[in-house]
Amino acid sequence: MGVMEMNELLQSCGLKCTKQRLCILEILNSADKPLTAEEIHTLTPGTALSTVYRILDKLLEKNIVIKTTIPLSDGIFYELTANEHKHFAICLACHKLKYIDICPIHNTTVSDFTITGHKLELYGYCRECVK
Amino acid sequence: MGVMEMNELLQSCGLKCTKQRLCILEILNSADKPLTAEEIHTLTPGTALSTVYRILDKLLEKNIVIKTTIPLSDGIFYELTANEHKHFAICLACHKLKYIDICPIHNTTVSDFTITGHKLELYGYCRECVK
DNA sequence: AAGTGAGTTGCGAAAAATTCGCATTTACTG
DNA sequence: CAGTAAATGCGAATTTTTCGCAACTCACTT
Repeated sequence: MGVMEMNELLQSCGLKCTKQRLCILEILNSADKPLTAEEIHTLTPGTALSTVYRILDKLLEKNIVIKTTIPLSDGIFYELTANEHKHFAICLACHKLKYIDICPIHNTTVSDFTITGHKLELYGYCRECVK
Repeated sequence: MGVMEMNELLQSCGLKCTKQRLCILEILNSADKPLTAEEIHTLTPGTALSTVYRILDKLLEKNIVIKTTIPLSDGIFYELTANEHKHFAICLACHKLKYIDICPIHNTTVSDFTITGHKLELYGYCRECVK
């Protein structure tokens, strides 16, 4: 996602396009894993922690980001809803995450429900820990 | 899950079988949705809040419970890992949860990874809100 | 380009959530 | 049923998140 698209995204939600918001979107966009509020704050120098929380709240409200926990990790994490489709497998022994490509949800349907997105986590043991 | 099974579960993990722990397992077992630490505390009269947190920590450590967030709801929730297979669909408009039976994960395999469990959430719109 | 106003931010303080220390109690072992 | 390690209660400390308010900035208008 480029700056232009972020700009449009914010405007289409009725949110002003500030440099703090662009910065946080940028960070979430380039992250290869969900981040905590504290981590995001560290990566946005000059931005107040309370502002980070307020921006995240707005983005949550607009369904642009999603809040999540990671099994066996502490804290609350945020990630772009758009990135959410990067599913992952979590090793119960070493606690490492492994991103996976597969998506078994393709043709899934649920009665009386229109599916627009989903989240999948697999638990188990990585090759190293199985030994 | 009956009291006997909970007893065995705790013992097999090397955890002492206290009435506080049984009470919390009981609560989680009969809950039809994930609960917050505060909710669990309210349902275990006479137990200190710090004890609730300590018990939940132990249960997390032993993979008996799982910590989770619920999209569009505030707070952190706990549920039995065993209950986790009750997948749900979340309406992005009215924020209601709908438990679903389907599980498209059946024969899924991932290279270099032994799958032992999973978690699936579907997002979208319920029949009411689609209108 | 300067003017305007709603929405945003920074800062510190307040509130809420979680963890910790320590004295006391409890569950399991022999 | 005595001994011991583990668990609990209580309150205080710490961490996380929210809030109030003055100052600032974006987007829109002349």
